[in-house]
Amino acid sequence: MKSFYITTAIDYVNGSPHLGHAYEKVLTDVIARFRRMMGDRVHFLTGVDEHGQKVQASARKRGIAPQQYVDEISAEFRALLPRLNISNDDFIRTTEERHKKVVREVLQRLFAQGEIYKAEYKGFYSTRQEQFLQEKDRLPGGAWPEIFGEVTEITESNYFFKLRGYQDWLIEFLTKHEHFIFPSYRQKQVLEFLKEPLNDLCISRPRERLEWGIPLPFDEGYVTYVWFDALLNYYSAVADQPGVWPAAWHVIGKDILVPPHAVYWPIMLHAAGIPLPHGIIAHGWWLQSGAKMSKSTGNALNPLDLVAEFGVDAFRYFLIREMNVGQDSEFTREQFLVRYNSELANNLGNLVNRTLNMTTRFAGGVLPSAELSEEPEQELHALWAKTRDEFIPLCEGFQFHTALERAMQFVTATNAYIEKRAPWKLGKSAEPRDQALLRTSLATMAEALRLGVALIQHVTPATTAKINDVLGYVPGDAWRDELHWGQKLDGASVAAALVLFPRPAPAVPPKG
RNA sequence: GCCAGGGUAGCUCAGUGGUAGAGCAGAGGACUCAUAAGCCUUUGGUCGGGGGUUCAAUCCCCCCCCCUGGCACCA
Repeated sequence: MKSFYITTAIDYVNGSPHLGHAYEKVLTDVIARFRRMMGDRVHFLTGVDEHGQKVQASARKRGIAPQQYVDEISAEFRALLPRLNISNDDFIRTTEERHKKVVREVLQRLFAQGEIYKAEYKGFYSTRQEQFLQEKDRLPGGAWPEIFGEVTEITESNYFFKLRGYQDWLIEFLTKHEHFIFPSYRQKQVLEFLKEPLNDLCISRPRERLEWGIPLPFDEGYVTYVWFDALLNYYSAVADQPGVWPAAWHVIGKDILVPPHAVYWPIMLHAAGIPLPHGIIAHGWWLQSGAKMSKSTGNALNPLDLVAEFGVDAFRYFLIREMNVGQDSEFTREQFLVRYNSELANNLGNLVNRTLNMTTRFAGGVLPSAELSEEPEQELHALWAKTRDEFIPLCEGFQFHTALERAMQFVTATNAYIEKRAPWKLGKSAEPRDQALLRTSLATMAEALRLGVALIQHVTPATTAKINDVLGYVPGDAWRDELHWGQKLDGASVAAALVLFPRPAPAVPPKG
């Protein structure tokens, strides 16, 4: 059984979860569920990043201990997962002992190998912002912006990781592994970035300046800062589980690809003698251009509210159907409703309901066997074979939006098949041939429905389960065996009706 | 400025060196099992602008314009 380890980025607990967090969880979950369907042994990790300056400051502002603060915010992030039906196997917090232990081990190893050294860092420091400033922070005239308050040039000792020495190695690695980063144009971007010389990476902060972090094992006067803490979660969570690492894929936002995940992370692992992960998937962002406007009129859209309003599967379906992984997409309620109404309610939901209704009305609620296979049946069978054969490679290549489009086309074709056979007419005829056609058409539409929703079950797991249930069907364990057109539903007792994805009440006319 | 992605029907996008495609929206029609759903037909584009290569370019090359994102020690 193939091992497949997949992670989301860990969320920084300095605010509440929003659409971006939700999307990354859903996308990763869809990949995880798909790989499970394909028979892989999947391990799915998500979690939170709980150290750092901002957390320390936020806790202080509220007059509570950092640990109490992160306990509260982390709970919020964790609560998001069941709401989105996320099937993660583990949830890591960087304040956990298992994580700190591995971080310290890796740091110690690198220090012993001479990959980490101490040096003085001289720079302009803002006391108010508690950070060093960069030249680019300066105003055109050379002065520092007001928000930084008093800025003084200070010298500070810190520990540095020898990033620079691995630049050529990384270029060679990326050149050899063309598909390390998805989409591929992101990989080009990384190589572009690597044309400029790298500097060594500052990985520490003196404790008097930052208390809330993991102490360096070789100098307790410092804590490690950001990268060795946050990135190592992917490894620390499974370090004691043989067979998981390194079959790893990291799902991240495009904003943290370069340099952290595409440069620091591979080099850190390589230097520490840890095998590299299989790949990185960098997704784009949901844009809400209209959000500001609607906010001013008091109609701000919190996308997560759509989960409560339309159900988790509709939300998941929209995110995956609408977004081409890697690119950006606009999130609007209008677009959501278009997908919801036309694809989920009218096309799929209505197919479910009419199938149940006709089976109840014309066959006493028990699915008959298909007896004939004429042109309409053969056409649908052929389309199914084509759809299934295209669907899987599309998902393997993270082209879920196209895969869903194909699945929806098959549902449309099933609706068209029903029109062609018109069971409601056949039901009025006592001719034996018409009765045979009636039984055939009922069996065919139900089987097509079963197959169609089996295909999309990684995106809409609850819906697929519900439809199987009303079809009186219990699927087997092996997903791929479910994808053969057959007679699995013969004799099944179906429910009388089910309105999935009910259409929302007509929208109140928008403001004049 | 540099790099990347993109500019194709009202909207969202696919696409190929050789008569321009899909979905949604719009229009018309036949039907009634169904969530006033579904099905069939259909209007609609000088494929950002200019030049070049070619028998032939939306697709290749060059220039220009516009949009988006990135340009490190910041999560």
